[in-house]
Amino acid sequence: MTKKEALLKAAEDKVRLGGYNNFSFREIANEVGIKSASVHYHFPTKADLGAELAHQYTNAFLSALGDVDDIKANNQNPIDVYTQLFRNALLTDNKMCLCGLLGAQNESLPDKVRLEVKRFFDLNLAWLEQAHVANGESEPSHAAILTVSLLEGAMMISKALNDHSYFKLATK
Amino acid sequence: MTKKEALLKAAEDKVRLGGYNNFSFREIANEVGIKSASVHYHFPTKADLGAELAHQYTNAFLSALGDVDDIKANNQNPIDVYTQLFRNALLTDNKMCLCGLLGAQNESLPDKVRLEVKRFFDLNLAWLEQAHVANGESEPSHAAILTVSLLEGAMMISKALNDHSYFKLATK
DNA sequence: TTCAATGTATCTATCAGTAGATAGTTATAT
DNA sequence: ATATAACTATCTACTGATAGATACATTGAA
Repeated sequence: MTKKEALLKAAEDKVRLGGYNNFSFREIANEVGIKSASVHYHFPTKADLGAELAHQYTNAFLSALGDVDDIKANNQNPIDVYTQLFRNALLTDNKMCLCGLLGAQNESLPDKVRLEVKRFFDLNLAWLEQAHVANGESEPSHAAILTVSLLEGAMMISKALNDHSYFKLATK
Repeated sequence: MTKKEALLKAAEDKVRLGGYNNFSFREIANEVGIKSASVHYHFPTKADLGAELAHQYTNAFLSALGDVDDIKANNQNPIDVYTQLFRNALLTDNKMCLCGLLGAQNESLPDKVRLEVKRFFDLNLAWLEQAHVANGESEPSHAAILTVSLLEGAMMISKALNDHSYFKLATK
């Protein structure tokens, strides 16, 4: 893992626990073993780091989701696959969805970060809509909103109560 | 409105837009017209302010909800009343639910704030469970979790996309 | 093949601004 | 007189950011 990748990972952990202001250049630099000034070499500003973080998070998420048609061809329900990915994000990492937390604090974010958060949800809704179409739902775009809302909300409440059984109950 | 009330209001606006770190004693003092040091007279520490803020927010929320039995006696659906209160919080104030945002960044909060956020959701789930019982639902506690998850999630996504029509769609 | 030029990744040192917090003082109102 | 609610002044710690230096690797031309 390059230093740049390590910086993004360190920042991701902190943001997913406490939001955009929950990490500083000094903190992540210390964790990685360089000086805070050197972080600016990789990311000119904090907003640049935040935007790249959200962008890569989105890409990794969609890549993990895979293709709706492939899932169907495999006799799986894409909505179950989607739910499972959220479940892993919470249960394995014990952390919020990066873009969920950032989205909630949208108005305090730098523009370029806000844009990447929007991209996350636009792409998620598009994927879910396609999934609901493939499932033969009558109102796929409506169903897509319900799906992602329920998952993000259940995640938030599980974190707030520090009890993952709420997420499990909401998604069973 | 006393200075103390004004300080809480100023802090609430900022927290609901960007989370716990999105306000400083200096900022809210300026808005209210006193010095930042004087804020410590009303709230010894920032954590005290945050905890009192969440506590009063919870009380106001529950008070606005009213009594489940009264709502039923009035031939209204308590779940509709609950949904409407969330809708107003988003559409009228154009802001997130205070405890939703704080809950998402739970792990980075001072203990006493975390406790108040937990209280918000515990009381909300209890109210919703009672409401679903009154509606004759077979699994009231399960339904309560689904209800609050969907609303918090829809709120979060509407903020992330800066488009309230997502919330409307999710709650129609 | 050598050597100058360039690029990469880091460093030290420093800056102005802001954070929450404290001590001690003052004005006002009961 | 006492309690309330503000003040001034100051502290330490931390914020993101910048300038300028260093070491090292890569590259391209004479």
